[in-house]
Amino acid sequence: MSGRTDEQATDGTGPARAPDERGPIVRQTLHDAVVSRVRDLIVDGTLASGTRIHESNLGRELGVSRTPLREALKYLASEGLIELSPGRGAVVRQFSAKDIRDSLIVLGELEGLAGRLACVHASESQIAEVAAMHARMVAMYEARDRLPYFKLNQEIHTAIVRISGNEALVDVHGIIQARLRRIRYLGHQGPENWAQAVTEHEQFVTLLRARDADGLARALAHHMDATWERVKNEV
Amino acid sequence: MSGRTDEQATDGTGPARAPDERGPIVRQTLHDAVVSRVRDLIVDGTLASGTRIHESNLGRELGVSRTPLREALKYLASEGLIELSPGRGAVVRQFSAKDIRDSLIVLGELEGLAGRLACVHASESQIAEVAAMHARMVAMYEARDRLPYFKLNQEIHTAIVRISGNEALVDVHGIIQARLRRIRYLGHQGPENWAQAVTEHEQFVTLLRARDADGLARALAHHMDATWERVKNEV
DNA sequence: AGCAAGAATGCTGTATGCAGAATACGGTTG
DNA sequence: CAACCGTATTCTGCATACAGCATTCTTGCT
Repeated sequence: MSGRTDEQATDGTGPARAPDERGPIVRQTLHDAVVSRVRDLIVDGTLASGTRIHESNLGRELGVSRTPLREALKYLASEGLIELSPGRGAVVRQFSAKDIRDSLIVLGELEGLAGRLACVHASESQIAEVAAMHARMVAMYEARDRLPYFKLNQEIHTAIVRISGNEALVDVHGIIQARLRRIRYLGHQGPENWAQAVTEHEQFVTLLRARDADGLARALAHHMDATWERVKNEV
Repeated sequence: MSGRTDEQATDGTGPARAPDERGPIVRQTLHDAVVSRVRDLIVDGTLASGTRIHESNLGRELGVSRTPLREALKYLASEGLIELSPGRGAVVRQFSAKDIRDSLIVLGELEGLAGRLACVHASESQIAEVAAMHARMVAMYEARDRLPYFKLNQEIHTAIVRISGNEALVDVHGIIQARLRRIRYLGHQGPENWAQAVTEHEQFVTLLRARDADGLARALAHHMDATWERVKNEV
């Protein structure tokens, strides 16, 4: 499957691509690059919610003409990150508290399904990989290194979904996750319940190792509820 | 929420828009119209899976220049209905049997969630509306009028999701449903288990009326399994 | 005859130009 | 002083133009 061939947006710190990107010479087209770039600008807050996007301005800023930029905006509009009003241009989507709550509910359901499937389909090496990612995440937590922690956190969720082997699930999960990335990014700014989130992640690894499908599904769904509790006061 | 503001694609018989389009003067932009039009062309098979889309040709055929057409293609690529290879243009996405299976699994999960939420949030009038749609659908079934039956069938599913009140759910459901529309359209061509599908829909109304959340969730999830059984030999 | 290299053609990717709508501003009037 | 209307400017929407790459056909060589 894979409707979205571009990488999932990065955290906005480094370049868009993973370092081990090799593959059969994928010529990144300009509008694809712009999609990633603008997505990052939205996630890191440079383009704040509700901001109107002036095509000429942003285009000049990115060193790109209006054409590929407009194409990128259409793509992002389909993802739901921006809204287009005919004749009035593009606006960075505003997510209400209810939008976020709704998204987390759906995400919980999707990851729950992913967890059940992953427990069935995961190879031992895949489980080990997730465990390794988790270990690195814990290290970042102990070093209080927020950005890498945040990235690894997201990657673990994505990995579990990928292990499910269901491409449609990967796709829609990616869409919702992209919409929430900005919010979760903010949610991890505060110090409060950071430890709790790490503990919950700890369980994922344990349950995946035990291939406890229902347990993992419950844990992932619960994680979304807990995430809501952590972020709901900030939106 | 609502990332996708355009209408869900039509059945491919008539023009994309309803004739009574009035509303608060929404100036339909050209690329939006093209999105709907091309989506319909894919669903009704005019643009078969694997077909390469020549921008100039299709543009001339639709009476549109390449610019809005290309913008529409980017949008549809994000939806996952077509694939873009840099330098090589757009191709109508081919869905493998596994893709369809995966999509139905996700759709079952999403509609299951929608059913649970709908049983809680539905107003009596909304339930009556679904029941009325179902009655019309049964009438079309008895008249063996396939196209309206097919449309109403889809609308009922969409209605239940909408009643859930979860906009994120509406969005992702819409994406998966759009991808499957072509397949389901084919699935209802054969006469075999048409009656069975109608019976399953009958249950939806009964369970929704009874506000049996878990029952409706199970019925909707099961409906997707059954749908797979009905279509799996045709893909 | 088969293969390879080069040329030619067609298509995509991007930039620019132009027309029409939306917004902002200033002047006028109640 | 406020509200409204007309004008000017800016921005979007679409079309067209141009450059570069991909593909195919042709031609020369083995």
